[in-house]
Amino acid sequence: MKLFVPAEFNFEENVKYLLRSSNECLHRIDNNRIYKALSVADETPVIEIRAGDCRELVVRFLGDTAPSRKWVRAEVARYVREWFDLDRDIVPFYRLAESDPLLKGPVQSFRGLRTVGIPDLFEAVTWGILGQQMNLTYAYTLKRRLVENFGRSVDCEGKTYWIYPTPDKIAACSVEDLAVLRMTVKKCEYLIDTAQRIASGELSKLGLLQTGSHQAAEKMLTSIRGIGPWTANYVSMRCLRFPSAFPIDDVGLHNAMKHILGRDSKPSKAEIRQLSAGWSGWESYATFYLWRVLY
DNA sequence: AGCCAGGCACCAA
DNA sequence: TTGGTGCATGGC
Repeated sequence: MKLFVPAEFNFEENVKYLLRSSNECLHRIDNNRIYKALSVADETPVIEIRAGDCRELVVRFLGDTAPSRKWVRAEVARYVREWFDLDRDIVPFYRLAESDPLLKGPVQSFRGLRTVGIPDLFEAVTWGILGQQMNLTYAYTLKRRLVENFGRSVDCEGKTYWIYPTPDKIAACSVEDLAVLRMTVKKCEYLIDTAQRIASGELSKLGLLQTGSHQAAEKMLTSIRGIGPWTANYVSMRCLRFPSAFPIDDVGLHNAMKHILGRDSKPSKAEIRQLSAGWSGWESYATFYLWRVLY
């Protein structure tokens, strides 16, 4: 299966992003190829993604996991397009970045990097919750424990691939069930609550997208206990894909600014507002490129 | 050993 | 709206 990609896409830059944690459990990189198991309807195709000859990605199904139904294959293609934000024209972002003191360097260094997404809402929200006020290394450890305790695995061609837990599964958990992962009681409660809302249909990606604006989606998300402005914007950025989503209080963003500006302390909030004033409409891409500076 | 992490709820003005 | 505080837990 071949997917056409825009000119402003560089496979290796995106692979480098995916390589940032050696503790990642939801995909595997080998020889510049990405391997991942997906869950579509009752099938669990395992895919390999590599760069094709000319402005294309080649997706191959491993083992006997090629979906028989056409629409399932289409869903896999849709997932990959969304994962790498392939249908967005980011030329305007590059244009505004050229004259931006913070973005100028990063867009040169990482040209072709997209805001790598988390297409599944439950995964996006819970990954956000896991990452709150936590060093990333430990957040990855918690994710691995969550996945290995409550997700399921697919064995294919001698490797094991993990699939993220379903909302149903976590919704049925008690705080004690999740406490074995060794995270705070609050985080356990937030995960279960989110799972229950998604399992019941009260919270859905479609519902959030239908609000029409990033602000409305943010409001809906922050009405949930455990989801504050940072997580709401993180989800808006990586799952809902509102380009204006902006986790402005993110400490990683602040550190990247400090680093690029050569300061010895993080910028104040007023300064951050000033520095990001020119990003209007592209805050999510600006944030993602600045995060990349720190890896 | 001590500061810091891809924050959040809660409370006061 | 903004600005503090407590929180819990592990990395480095």
